Amino acid sequence: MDRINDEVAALLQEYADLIAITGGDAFKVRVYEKAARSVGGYAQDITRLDAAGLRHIPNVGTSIAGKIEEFRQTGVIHQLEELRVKVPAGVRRLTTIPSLGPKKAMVLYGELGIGSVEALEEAIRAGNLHGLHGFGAKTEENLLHGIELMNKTGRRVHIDVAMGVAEQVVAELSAVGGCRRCSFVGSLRRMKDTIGDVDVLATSGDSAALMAAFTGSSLAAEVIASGGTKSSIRTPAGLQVDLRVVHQDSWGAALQYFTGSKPHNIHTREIALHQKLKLSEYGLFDVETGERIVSADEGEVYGRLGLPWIPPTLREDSGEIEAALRGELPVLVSEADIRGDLHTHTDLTDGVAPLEEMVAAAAKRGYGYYAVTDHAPNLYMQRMTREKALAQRERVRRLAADYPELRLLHGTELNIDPEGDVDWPAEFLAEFDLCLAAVHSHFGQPRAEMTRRIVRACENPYVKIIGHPTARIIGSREPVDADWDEVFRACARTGTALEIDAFPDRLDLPAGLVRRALDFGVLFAIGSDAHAVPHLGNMRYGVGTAQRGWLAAGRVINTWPIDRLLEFLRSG
DNA sequence: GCCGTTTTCGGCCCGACTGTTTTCAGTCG
Repeated sequence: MDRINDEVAALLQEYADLIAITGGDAFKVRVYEKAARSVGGYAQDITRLDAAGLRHIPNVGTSIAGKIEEFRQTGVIHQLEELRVKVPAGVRRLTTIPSLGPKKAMVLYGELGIGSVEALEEAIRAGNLHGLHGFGAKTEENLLHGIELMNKTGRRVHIDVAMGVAEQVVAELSAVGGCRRCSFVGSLRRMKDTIGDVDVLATSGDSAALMAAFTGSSLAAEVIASGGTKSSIRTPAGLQVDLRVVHQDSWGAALQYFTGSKPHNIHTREIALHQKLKLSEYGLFDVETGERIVSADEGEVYGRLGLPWIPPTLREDSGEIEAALRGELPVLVSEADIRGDLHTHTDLTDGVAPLEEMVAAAAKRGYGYYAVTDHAPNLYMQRMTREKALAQRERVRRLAADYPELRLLHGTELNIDPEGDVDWPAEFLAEFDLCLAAVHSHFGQPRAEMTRRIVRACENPYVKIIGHPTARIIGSREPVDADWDEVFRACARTGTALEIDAFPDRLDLPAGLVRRALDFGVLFAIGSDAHAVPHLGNMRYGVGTAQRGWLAAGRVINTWPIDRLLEFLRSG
């Protein structure tokens, strides 16, 4: 179950969508969207706020506070219920079809009573859209294509998939004559945990050549749009890639603009307007004279607005601009801060590479320490035993002699059972350098039981890290239901670190929870959960998630020097 | 419907591409 803040945020967003579909005031739509984000990202639980407290949430005034109050007391918002009667849920779903927005959705519903994606497809095929104002042959074709796409590949992709495509596009375009700069931007640069499409920005003396190379790339299974400064393609796997080409002088402003997010951009443009400036992807301009002020790099753009450069991973308009204005932006953990990996596997359990190869790769990454944490016996398919664990420990100890610069730690990834107990007794756990524990089964426990289960694992004096705390698998398994504030309190009290698992389909603890955990004084470990040599490189996605959670290096135990880390691991 | 270093009223980000529109609306990011 979601936190009540998320529940209310979803209702406010739905209300905004329904106002848009019913042709309501566009500014009102924006306010509800902003309020939804503010409530969802608000640190305090809204159940604890009185009416005045609610109005302290940014973008929440008397009217929206009243709706929240009504929801808390009655479980519904009557205006929302009224709109729901007018606009069936299926009509709202229509707007998720690419190229179909609220206006066209309402025409379809109002004129033809089309109230679902399926009904729309039928109507197009039956020719029922002929003669409908604004719906020509090409539009029908696009809608059918959009529906097909949504059914087949409409899902967002994991960040590593998008990164692979982006890096290939950037490499191909960078090699084209005339290309001066080329970079991926958008949600990928912000390191969101899933990516809807890949955005690439370039500057070139010959934009036509760049566009031709792009639309002619082997990655372009389909060309969606093609213009002088903007083109879009779709890869064979169905991922959309957008390329924008700008003049060199606009690079900084364009980088800022296309990195987004949209709410962050709107907010920065509003700040510009207050200073009689206009910010667009082409630069920062004086509104009265039209003169361009700066835009060569992002730092200048932010600087002229009176802001420090804001790291892309923070740009969600979730308080980063206010923090920047107060000079209180966090110094985020970076990949360079990471001194070691504390969650890895070998072919002794479900990894694919032998210990020696994993360690050699870790040394090559320049790590100062490295923990092997193969699975413990209660994950039965892994066939771990005490004897195997002890034999592996001997191998680790012997191997250590070959790596004087790399401190090898022998650890284990324990299983937290439904009661909160773990695989081995205390005296055996005491012999490991590092015990990480995680939920691998019974994901559906009710909130109270799941909370107690994780808290008990924290209370185990040998468990130093809770691995992938929510156990979510992005796109296929929901996070477990727990009272996370209670878990955070337990972590802080017992000195147990929470992992940010860097595997692209996990990214767990998710960024939103990382940020909430900060207030409780929780420590973190960013682990690759590598099961093969290339997975060690996934660390970057864990760092990105940590940054999105506003995390500074000091709170991350695997940025610490080895002595401090060992002290932490040995503390009872 | 919210908000305030110009405002308690009158604003609210900006531009590219597409399709059907004969001058522009809708959608997207």
